[in-house]
Amino acid sequence: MFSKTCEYGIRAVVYIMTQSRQGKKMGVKEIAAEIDAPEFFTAKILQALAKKNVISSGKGPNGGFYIDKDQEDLKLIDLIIAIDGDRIFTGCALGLKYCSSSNPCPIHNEFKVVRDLLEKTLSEKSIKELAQEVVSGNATLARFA
Amino acid sequence: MFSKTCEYGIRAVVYIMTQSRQGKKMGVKEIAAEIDAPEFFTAKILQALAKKNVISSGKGPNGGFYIDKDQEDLKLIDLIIAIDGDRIFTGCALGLKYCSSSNPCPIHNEFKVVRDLLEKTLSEKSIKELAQEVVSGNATLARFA
DNA sequence: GAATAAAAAGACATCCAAGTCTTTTATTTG
DNA sequence: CAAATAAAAGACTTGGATGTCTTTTTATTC
Repeated sequence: MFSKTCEYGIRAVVYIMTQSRQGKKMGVKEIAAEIDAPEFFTAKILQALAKKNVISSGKGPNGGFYIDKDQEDLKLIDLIIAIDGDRIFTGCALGLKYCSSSNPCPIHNEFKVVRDLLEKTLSEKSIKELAQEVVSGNATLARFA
Repeated sequence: MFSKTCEYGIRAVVYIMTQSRQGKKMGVKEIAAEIDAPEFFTAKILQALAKKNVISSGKGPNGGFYIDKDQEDLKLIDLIIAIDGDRIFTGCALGLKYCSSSNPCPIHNEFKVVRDLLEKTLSEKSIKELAQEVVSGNATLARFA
């Protein structure tokens, strides 16, 4: 469904959000350990997100990644689009270049229903809500059993 | 959403179905041209499907790919699983190894709703229905505008 | 200002999906 | 049986996603 980059990215950003609530900035090493993801790869992903202003970062001692006030209303869909683009929401399920309601592939209409639901679901969920689920112990971010 | 292999595979099998209704067997060259897919790659995909008995094939003159009576009730979901496996229906959206209703990732429940709809949609659609849409001119299989 | 700490940048490596091509095998037809 | 035809098998190449590591830049602290 999503790329590995996106999977790690979502987990990392949700984790950062759980810590930013307390004003903490997090280093890549701890983030990667917490979400059980490759450290350098996670760094690359987070740096790209910081460059796009989806999250924030600071260098040097006491530096790290965090989410500041004007970023904290981030919706899950915005994060996904920032990483993977909108292909999953707009591309044809059968890979047709010119597939639309007026020139549909054989499953265009059925897929539209599923995709609209996906888009609605991802639009309604904020990263903050996901972080809250983790903080309250109702959800997990790591791979461990 | 699906791999390229799966996209080409679905298009190819739907096209084969449109022809098998008339008892015709189709060669790879014509199939690939009809769905605008790479010829040798399409051959590889169809050979794998034939090996799994999802479709049928015959060698030599008058040979080609076709769908016989006991294969014609094929559902779209069966074709997808034969090519891509069931990862899309069962894997965690965030890539967690141990994600379940009792140990969920933060979007497990919301995703389940979307995925269940996807699975239902794909289970209800038969390849024959999709082929009918193409035959009746209501849908297309090629990339052209 | 020197030491330290952390992200930023970017080079490099690895893996797998995607795609290509050649050779072999099976079937049909004259 | 010989020629022709088409799938089957499998070797090979390519490209992009994934992953690793080193060097550079920036900020903090003493």
